[in-house]
Amino acid sequence: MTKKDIHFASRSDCAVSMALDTIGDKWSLLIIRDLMFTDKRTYGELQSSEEKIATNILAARLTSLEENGIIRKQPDVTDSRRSLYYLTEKGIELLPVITEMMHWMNKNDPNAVSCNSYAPAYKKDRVGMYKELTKKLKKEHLG
Amino acid sequence: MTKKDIHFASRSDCAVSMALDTIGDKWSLLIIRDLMFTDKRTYGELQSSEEKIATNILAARLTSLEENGIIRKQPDVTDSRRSLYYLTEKGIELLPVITEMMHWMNKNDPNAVSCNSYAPAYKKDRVGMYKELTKKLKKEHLG
DNA sequence: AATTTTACTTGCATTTTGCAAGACAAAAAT
DNA sequence: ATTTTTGTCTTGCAAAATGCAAGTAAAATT
Repeated sequence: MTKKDIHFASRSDCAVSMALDTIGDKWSLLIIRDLMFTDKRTYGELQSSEEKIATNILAARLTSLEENGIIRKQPDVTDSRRSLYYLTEKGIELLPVITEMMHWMNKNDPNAVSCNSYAPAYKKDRVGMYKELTKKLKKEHLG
Repeated sequence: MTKKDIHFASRSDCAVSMALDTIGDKWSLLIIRDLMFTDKRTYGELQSSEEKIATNILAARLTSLEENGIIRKQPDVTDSRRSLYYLTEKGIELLPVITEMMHWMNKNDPNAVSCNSYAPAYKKDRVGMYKELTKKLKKEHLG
């Protein structure tokens, strides 16, 4: 058993299935959304999101996301009670997944609200937008 | 309470959150994957997938996907015990979501296997590939 | 020194998922 | 025509994940 198999045996080696085993729960992508599209970085800030994640679930998901190399936990030098959570490169690479999901919902339900005003850039040049946003995210989250 | 609120109250009106309320469980996207990338169309065929979904869960997910307008259930004229499940346009529009997820996993885990050989087309012209595949899926699933 | 803030943990109720066994109708075999 | 098999589910119960409320502990503030 390898390290990642400690928590769950993957159902198959299909890429989609494996991805869902990692981020296919009700909360992981919302946490990543917040790190990606807002400046929330601490436990408390992440907990204060609109969807009201339970504190034990937030703790569990942060642990699992870190174990899967999607986020990185760094001590806050200005307040040693806190840690700051950042996306890793692997986490940043979820940008298209989240954006396509957002776009899908916006297209199919007029009540849906998107966290950023991606729409014009998406329509004009989706891939170009991903590149630009990725650059911006890397500047803020890596190194 | 509107019809869709019978089953769950959405956690927020954020598009990502709403999308996850609809397809953010461990099985829905795998069913859609099968309809999208294989010629599985019946209950039994969908159940026979590598990941071994439990029969009651499959039934529940098919119902929910149909209620959410993502799949369509049609009687099989050649065998009236069966129904055939097809993607709707809304379901077909999940192609980029699933593909980006697949790509993300392939990029980050060498063990991951992708259900189709999308890689060269993805690299060359992602959006063009989506257009082409969408056309093909519409031909097979709609009307 | 006392209080408040921040990040969790713990215990328990509720919900979702998973497993195994059936039910039931239609098709196929005899 | 009768029996057997196939295909699509349902049902009952166990296990796991999630949700809720209260509690703990260390660091910061007063």
